[in-house]
Parts: sequence; structure tokens; C-alpha cells
Amino acid sequence: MVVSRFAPSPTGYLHLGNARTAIFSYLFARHHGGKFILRVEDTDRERSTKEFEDMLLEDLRWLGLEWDEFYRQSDRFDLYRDYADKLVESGHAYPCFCSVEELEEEKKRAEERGIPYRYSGKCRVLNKAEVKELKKRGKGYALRFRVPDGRVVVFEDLIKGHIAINVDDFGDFVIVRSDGTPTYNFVVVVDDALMGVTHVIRGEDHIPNTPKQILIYEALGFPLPRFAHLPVILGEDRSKLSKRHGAVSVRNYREEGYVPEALFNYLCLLGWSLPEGEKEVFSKEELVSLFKLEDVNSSPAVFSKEKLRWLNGVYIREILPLEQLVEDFLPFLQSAGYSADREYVKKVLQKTRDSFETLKEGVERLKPFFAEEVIYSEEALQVLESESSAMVLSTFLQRVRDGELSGERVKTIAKEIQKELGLKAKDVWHALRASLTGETEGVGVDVLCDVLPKEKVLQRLVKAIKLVG
RNA sequence: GCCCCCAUCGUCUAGCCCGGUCCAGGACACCGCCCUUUCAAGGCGGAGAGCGCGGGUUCGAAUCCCGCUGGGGGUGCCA
Repeated sequence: MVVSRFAPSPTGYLHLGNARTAIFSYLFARHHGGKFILRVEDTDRERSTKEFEDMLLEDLRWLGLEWDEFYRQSDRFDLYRDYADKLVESGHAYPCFCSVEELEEEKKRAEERGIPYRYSGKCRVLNKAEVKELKKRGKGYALRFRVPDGRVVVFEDLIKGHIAINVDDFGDFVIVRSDGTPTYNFVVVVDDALMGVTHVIRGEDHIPNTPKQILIYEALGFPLPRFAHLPVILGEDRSKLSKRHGAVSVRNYREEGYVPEALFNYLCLLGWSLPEGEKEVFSKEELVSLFKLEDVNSSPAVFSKEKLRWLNGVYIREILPLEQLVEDFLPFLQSAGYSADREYVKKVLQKTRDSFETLKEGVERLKPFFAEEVIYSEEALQVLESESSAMVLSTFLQRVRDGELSGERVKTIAKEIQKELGLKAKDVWHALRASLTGETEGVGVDVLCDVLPKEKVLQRLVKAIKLVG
């Protein structure tokens, strides 16, 4: 069975790049009817927090990712200790008594001489007696993995292809810190092996780590998984997408009014496409059945907020079921300070969903449907003060007073007024819009009248007439 | 510095493995027109890459080979 995983560290909000990695890993597992594991990598006790972990899970759920198993590395420290002991016993790892200061000194010297730094291996040659003595003196120590000399580790990456790295490029690396906590390169192997992960799908920034991990797999006698390294996501300036590019977390986009289905879909478009390359709008179900690692591009992609925005618009106007759109929209309406019952919102959105691209923008545009009072803009006031406006409004008010109010009827009346007063259609509509919305642009007046309660329409007309009369 | 990865319209990409059907297809953004009560949305059309550069191989290369350049990533007792 195929088993893949997503292994984030809870040190911040879910980053778009990580979200995409999670999505690809998820799609891969689902496509093969396999298992998808979520594993929180919090071995760095300094930087990991429970708050970030909670938000991470929430964002992942919001995106629509469900996992079959959940693990937290800080719950598994005892387990890692056992495997670390094994490595020491088999001679694959050894205690290193060098202090952080000493190592920094080593590093600085290497830099000064312009030679690439790698750990000197000072403690590598300590004999048993020396180790015992140092331990007895209570000297703290880390555990380092003994990297064999001159070995070239080769693996076939599912996305990048053939990769060969000479392990001489790095020195013996730490697998257990002097405070007893294990490090990433070590636990990732123990966990992936024990959890039966068959496909390690992650960002390409992990390529340099892969040979280290392969060495550990071998030392522990674990079978190797397949590796698939995804290209990174870039910002407009073609450097790795980061905070300085603006909004880069899933949370940011959620708060700006993007719907999860659109973000999910868009993230997939960054580095993946069908061989035909034409279709771009996919449901999650389609993605599950169509996604193949072999169709993942090996070159990095620049994140385009513009295109995400467009796709979000597609979901809002034509893909999401109306009920769900209402559900998604309600919180935005509320936090903007408006209250309206669900049925009303549903009626509004049914007629206006094709006119905005984010939920936040929708609230802004749909204000006339929800606001208690109309606030006139500078431009709207000008329109109201134009010579025909007062006449248009009072005539309209008279005609509309009795009977049902509907978009159709408003259109008919507008046409009558236009003829009778010898005006252009524009003049009539502009006056109506200014009085009913307080703006010179935005939602259609007929659409507004179709849904807005009649007494509010009348009320707004009266207010405008008073103002100009 | 050293190691690794990448390179098709401004951007996301198709095509590359199996060379000709590609004077390179689609999408976003852009421009124009149409629709129209405004702004959007929508419809139609347009401009935009000769495939990073230089060598090969071949009757023929975006597609195969080599070199270069450029960009990105890594180089932690972070993940």
C-alpha cells in the first residue's frame, strides 16, 4: 500500500509552499487509495508551540485535507532514544563533546581560509576510556552520525530524476542534541520507516538532506522509500516565496476572502498540469483521480495573486453551491458589522455572485443590500444635484409607491420616466443609483430593487429627495 | 567558495522521453470591440515566446549531446 505524509513544523502559520506540498502528498496517497499521515515535527523545542500546531491543523482542515493518522514527534522521544542507542552500539554514531563555541570557532577558521566547512571529526577518534572519562566529568555531549568517507549516494527522484551526491561534502552531523532532543535528519528516518511511508514527498530544499537520511536508513537496516522533491514556489522577484512578498500563509488568504476550494485548485496549478495542459479548473475529486507525480513540473513556479484571484472568482460565481457560498460569506458579512438572515443573503448572492472575486470584496460591493443608512460619496452627491435628479426621484417614488416592487417593474418605470421627461436612460439610472446606493458604480439598480425590502427603497428615495429638494 | 536543482509568451503551463503534424497550443494579466443603467461579470477579437546563449548530431531540433550563462536552493546541536 502507498503511504505518504506531510510533516510540518509548528513554528508559524501554514505557508503556501507547505500547503502545496501537503496537497500533492495528499493527492498522491488518495489517488493510489493509500494512506495519508500528518506528522508534527516539533523536535525543536525552542521554536515549536502548541498554538502554531493548533492553527496548522485548522488551516489544513479548512483547505480540505483529511489525514488517516496523526503523530507528534515530541511524544516519541523515548522511541528515538532507543534508535540512537542502536546507532551508537553499532558504531554508526558517537558522542561529541565539542561545545557550540568550539564549533563556531572551527567554522570561522574554515571561512577565513576559504575552505568549505565540515565538522573536523575531533571526537570521532575518541576511544572508550576517553569517552567514559569525559562523561564521568559530566561533560555534555551530542551524538553524531559517522559519515563514511568517499561514498556517493545515488537515488532516483520521482520528479527530479537521477541525483548523485558525494557525502564528503558534509561532515559527521548531529542526530541528538546535547540537551537530549533528536534532530530532524534522524527522526524523519525513524518515523518514515516505522510508519511505513513508501513515498517521501517534500520540497526540493530537502534534496541536500536526502543522502544523510539514506545513510541512516542503511545504518538502521530500514528499506528505502521513494523520494519526490517538489520545486519551490517563488515570489515575483523569483526568490523563494517568503514574508517579504506579502501574504504567504493560508491564513492570510482565508482572511482575505478566498474560498478553500479555489486556493486548493490554484496551488495545484503551481507545478502540476495535465499533459494536455488546457483544463485548469478542477474539483478535489477530479484532482484525486487525475493527479500523477510524473506530471509535476521540475522547475520552480512564481506565485500569481492575480490568477488566484481570478480562480477564486470562478468558484464564487459558477462553482460553489449557493448554500455553501452563503455559509462562507456570512462570517465576512458579520465581521464587517452587518447582520442579515440567511434567506435574505441567499437571495442577494443568487443574483450578485457573478460580480466579485473575493468574499471580502463581495461584502464591500454588496453594502447597499445590507447597510442601514446610505452614505453618499462625493460623486453620488454630484449626480443627485444634477438638474434632472430631483424630478426623476420624485416621479419614481410616486410610481413605485403602490404595488409590488420588482426589478422588472423598476425597468419599466425607468423607461417611462425617461420618455416622459425627455431624458437619456443614463440620467434616470444614475439618479436612482446615487439615491439607493450612495455610489456612482456598483450593483445593478434593478437587481437591488429585486431583493431590497420595499420600505427601504422608499426610505432611501425620500432621504435623497429631501437632500436635493 | 563548495554541493545540488532548474531554464518555452510578463506570469502559470502544453509540447521535450518516442526529432518533422509547432512560422509553438491553452490560461491569468494586458489592449480593442460588443452587451449595457454604472463598475464588474460575460461574448468576440488582438498583441505577446521562434523555445536563455553558443556549439554540435541530423535532410530536419523547443525536442538528442556538449559547453557556457543566468536564476534558485543547500551548506545548523532549524525543519
